[in-house]
Amino acid sequence: MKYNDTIKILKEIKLKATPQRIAIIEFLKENRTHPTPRQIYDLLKKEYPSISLATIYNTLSALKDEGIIEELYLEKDISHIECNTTPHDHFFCLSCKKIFDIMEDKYKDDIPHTIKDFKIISIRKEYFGYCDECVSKEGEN
Amino acid sequence: MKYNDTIKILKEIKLKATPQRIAIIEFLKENRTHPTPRQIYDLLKKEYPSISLATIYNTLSALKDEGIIEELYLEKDISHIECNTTPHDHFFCLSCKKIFDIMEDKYKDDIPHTIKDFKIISIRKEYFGYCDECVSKEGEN
DNA sequence: TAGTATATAAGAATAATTCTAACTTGAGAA
DNA sequence: TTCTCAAGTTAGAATTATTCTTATATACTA
Repeated sequence: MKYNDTIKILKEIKLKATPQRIAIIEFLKENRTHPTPRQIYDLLKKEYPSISLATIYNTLSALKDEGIIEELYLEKDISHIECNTTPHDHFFCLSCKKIFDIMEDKYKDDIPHTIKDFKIISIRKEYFGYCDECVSKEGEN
Repeated sequence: MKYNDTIKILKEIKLKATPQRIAIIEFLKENRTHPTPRQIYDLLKKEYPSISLATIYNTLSALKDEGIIEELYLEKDISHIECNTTPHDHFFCLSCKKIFDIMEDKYKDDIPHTIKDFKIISIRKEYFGYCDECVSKEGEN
């Protein structure tokens, strides 16, 4: 049966396996490009013309609560979905606005668990700059 | 004369030294708490009842373009103003939502200028967790 | 001090996200 | 398999942050 593992995921977190939710999860599996909720909506609309933005937001919110996805805030007013929850960094191109996953383990061993008396749950490292394509396009930015 | 240095800043970036702009800059000098535009507006309204949110946004945008302030996106839909442009990290408390500046120089010498063929302009490191006050309040979060 | 380019204020416009309420459906029980 | 209903979906309204528009006001140069 198709989508078996997706249905399993939904069962595990006690959500009904509706076609919309299955489509969203399948979409995220195939699209590791940090899509925005609106992008997910626009693309799924082709397959499910009646799908609602509220459903996209509801499902993403549930998946986020379960730690299955994360949300990145790199630009004002825009949230990007991160489906790869293994720890890694991000590079955000200031020109083309693309987000790249950076798998550097240079600092991995060095992650502190506290700073002062603060309890650290997670760490994010974000590089801002220009990706190779934009650098070679413009020469200098 | 009061506000002399603030006026100097405005002159340098070729902006008219209006009372509103002076008030915003003075406010930011005294409030290193990463305020939101709305918070700045609400507080300045007491002194300048007619001040407009658009003026806040316009001024912040100009100051940002000049590199005098920065903008942080740590929460969905909320931007915080960072007035301290010397490089440092941030700790965001998931409970009280406060932002703390973290001046760690552990990794300072190690900042790369490129990754692959990407050109790095700036780096941000953000810690998410629970601050000392919230940890001691709740015991466990 | 006058002239003018620039800035401000108020409110409309935009866009992301959340809420609401009525209808629909997945999935367990019979 | 069918029934039942809690949970989910949809459309559109509401909310909120931000930007835009335009008429009015003002800082600053000459």
